[in-house]
Amino acid sequence: MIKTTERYTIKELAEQCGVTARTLRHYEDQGLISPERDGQHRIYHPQDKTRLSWILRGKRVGFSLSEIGEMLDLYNLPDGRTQQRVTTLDRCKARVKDLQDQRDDINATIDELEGFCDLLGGLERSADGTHWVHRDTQKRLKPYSPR
Amino acid sequence: MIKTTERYTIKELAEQCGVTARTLRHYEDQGLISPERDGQHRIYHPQDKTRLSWILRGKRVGFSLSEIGEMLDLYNLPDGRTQQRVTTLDRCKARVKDLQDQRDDINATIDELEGFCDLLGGLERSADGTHWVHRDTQKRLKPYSPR
DNA sequence: CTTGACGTTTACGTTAACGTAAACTATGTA
DNA sequence: TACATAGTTTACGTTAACGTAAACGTCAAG
Repeated sequence: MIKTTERYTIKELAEQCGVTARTLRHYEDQGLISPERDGQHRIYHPQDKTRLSWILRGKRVGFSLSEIGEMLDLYNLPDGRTQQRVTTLDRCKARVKDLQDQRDDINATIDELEGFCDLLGGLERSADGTHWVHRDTQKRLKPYSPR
Repeated sequence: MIKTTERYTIKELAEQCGVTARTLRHYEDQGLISPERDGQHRIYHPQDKTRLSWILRGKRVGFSLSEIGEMLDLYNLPDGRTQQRVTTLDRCKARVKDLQDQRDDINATIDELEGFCDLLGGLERSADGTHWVHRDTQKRLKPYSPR
């Protein structure tokens, strides 16, 4: 068993994770991370880094900081009654469903963009050279026309 | 061939698409949609609705309005040289790659949340009743501890 | 010993994406 | 005719997620 004694300053962790120190302080203000302190100075450990990675991924998939905070709180199981555990489970499942919906959206968008890419690949200039037409069908593109 | 003569007022389209009229006006300010006018009044057609749906899906997957605007512009092929078409194609492909990355993030998040759901399902109170332990392993949860 | 490089807190500034309210017009209904 | 309903423009307000600057402490190097 390896006793990891790794420690990071705020700058180090920030740089390693591609954010600014200001961002880390902000996340701390919001209660998302709470690093150890050496006097005034913050000291970050690997578990803080792990947590931060989770936060950043949450951001990438579109959650707000407060939503991420709630999700992280889910892991801090309330030491109370089963009911609360069920609530936690439900909220967790709801999150999963949201993400699945979002994944569907993403897939649809990818399909559409890829379809457009294919279209672009099959385009050529029209005979009179005034516009683009499809290589095979010679059909002209019909763009959305602002009024 | 069916000649669709469907028309919507701003309220109608807004309601049908789950947004406010203000939002539609805002999108118009940003140049994302440009409905027909009947004097002062806006009149929306099915193609506007299609376009709006695309915009809203773009939002759901995390694009900003200006990014969405750029993507929509991709469809308005510049009537110029092939070079621009290549640029368009490249930018389009880059978008697709971003979305694929994001999908990976989403999948990872789903996995993690589902794993936690499973864990929650397998939990029970410890013998002394002071905390939660796993049903099989009797291992206690180790939450992130703020300092 | 002072100059940096790094840390701290406090606090105001910024941007995006609308919300909200004011002030006005046109139209249909009681 | 009066009032409600739906539309319009203009413009200021709001929230989230930081950016940025001020003012200060601290420690090693020159």
